[in-house]
Amino acid sequence: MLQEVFDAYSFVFEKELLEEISEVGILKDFEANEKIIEIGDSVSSMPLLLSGAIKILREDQDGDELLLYFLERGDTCAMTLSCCLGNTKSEIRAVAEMPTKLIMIPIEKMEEWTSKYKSWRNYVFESYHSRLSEMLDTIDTIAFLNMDERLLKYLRDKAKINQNELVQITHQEIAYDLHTSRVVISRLLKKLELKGTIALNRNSIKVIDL
Amino acid sequence: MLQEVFDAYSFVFEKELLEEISEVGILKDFEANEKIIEIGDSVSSMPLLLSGAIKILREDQDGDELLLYFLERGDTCAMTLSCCLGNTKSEIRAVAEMPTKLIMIPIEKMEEWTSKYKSWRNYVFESYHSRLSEMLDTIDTIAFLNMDERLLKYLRDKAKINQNELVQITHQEIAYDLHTSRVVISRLLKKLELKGTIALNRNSIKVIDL
DNA sequence: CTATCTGTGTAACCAATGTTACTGTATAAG
DNA sequence: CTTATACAGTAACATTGGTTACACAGATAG
Repeated sequence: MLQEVFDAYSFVFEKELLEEISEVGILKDFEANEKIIEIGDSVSSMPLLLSGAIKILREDQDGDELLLYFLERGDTCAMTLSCCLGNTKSEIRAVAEMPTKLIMIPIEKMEEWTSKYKSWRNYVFESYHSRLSEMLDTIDTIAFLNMDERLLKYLRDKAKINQNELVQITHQEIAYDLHTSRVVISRLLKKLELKGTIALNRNSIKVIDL
Repeated sequence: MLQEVFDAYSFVFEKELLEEISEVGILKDFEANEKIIEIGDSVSSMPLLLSGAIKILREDQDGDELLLYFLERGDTCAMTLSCCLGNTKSEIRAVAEMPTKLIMIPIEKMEEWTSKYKSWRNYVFESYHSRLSEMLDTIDTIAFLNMDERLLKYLRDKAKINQNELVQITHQEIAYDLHTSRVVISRLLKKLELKGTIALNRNSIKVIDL
């Protein structure tokens, strides 16, 4: 059995299933900022996160982006799950947030394991549940918050995911994720700095007030 | 077996499961605009839509609303599905869009049928998939569209759900669903009328350009 | 019929956000 | 060192959407 699979999933799956995952799964490594899947790509396997983190993005016709949520160790991509039901094109883009290790499960196993392992069924249901909750949270954020609050939430999430209060990012990248312009972000960041919530530097932002 | 269950679900479930649903399910009727479930209510059964339509709403701390999506015959509430996994409080409000008939399934049956019926498993997966897609669509709408486009989309959805190009509604009600103010809606509706896309009347809007 | 209430139209103004343009500065490339 | 590039700061302005205030008309209650 692969050590990484055991580390990330031993609390979720029984030994037999962990063995199967280790056998049929294909390990994949991604560097930070490497693209994992693109909108419109066809999906033939389902990723389980072993380590690292990935961000899930949505894009409109004009190429405008929006960050939906992050996935971490122990998570899977519910969008990919959905693809096992016929619709096999990805609705989202996934990008590695940091060096990330995945294990890819052929989708044929989905059906088989769903009948065979109760723990697998529960995991799939819980994944759907988590993703729905995160989507709901995303909707709350963009519908009910102003840009300054969204920005602060973004920085906090980012700091948490990277386990580092110093967020390495440019204003332009933030602007892409929040679907706004660089100027707007610079303006709001400056306000937050004046309030003492953050400290600004070239290519990095330190989140002070958690 | 109940006729309504057969009508709405005979293409989805085998006869045996239809029988079980008819036996253990509790029929409920709702008038138009009647509240079906409120945010924070605990969920002890899962609704299957037999006829009519319901709208699903999200609310923030200040009581501001936002329409998420509509459910129709053959649909179920994925949020409720999620509740079978421990989190038993509703995250959303559901309101009958028209006279609506539901059959409520005790959540204990969920687990049982998931093991027993493949068609049930598929239905549950497909429901999650549909809801995720709809949430994604909702996010696209609020993130990428301006209010005039959102308004037009809203009117078209409404006309479709009610199978009537004459939408019976006030500007204030639209404003609640789209999380904006009545004045903004009146202003934009007038513009759409001038373009010939809709015709305005007291308490109703006719969608002309489909 | 008259008074009241509800729904709609509209102007004037304000706040938030998006856009354009230009500046300066740190870093990288030559 | 010099030049080019990427990043950030900021002013000025445009646009969208939210707020307040008031007028008016259709519906309804008395």
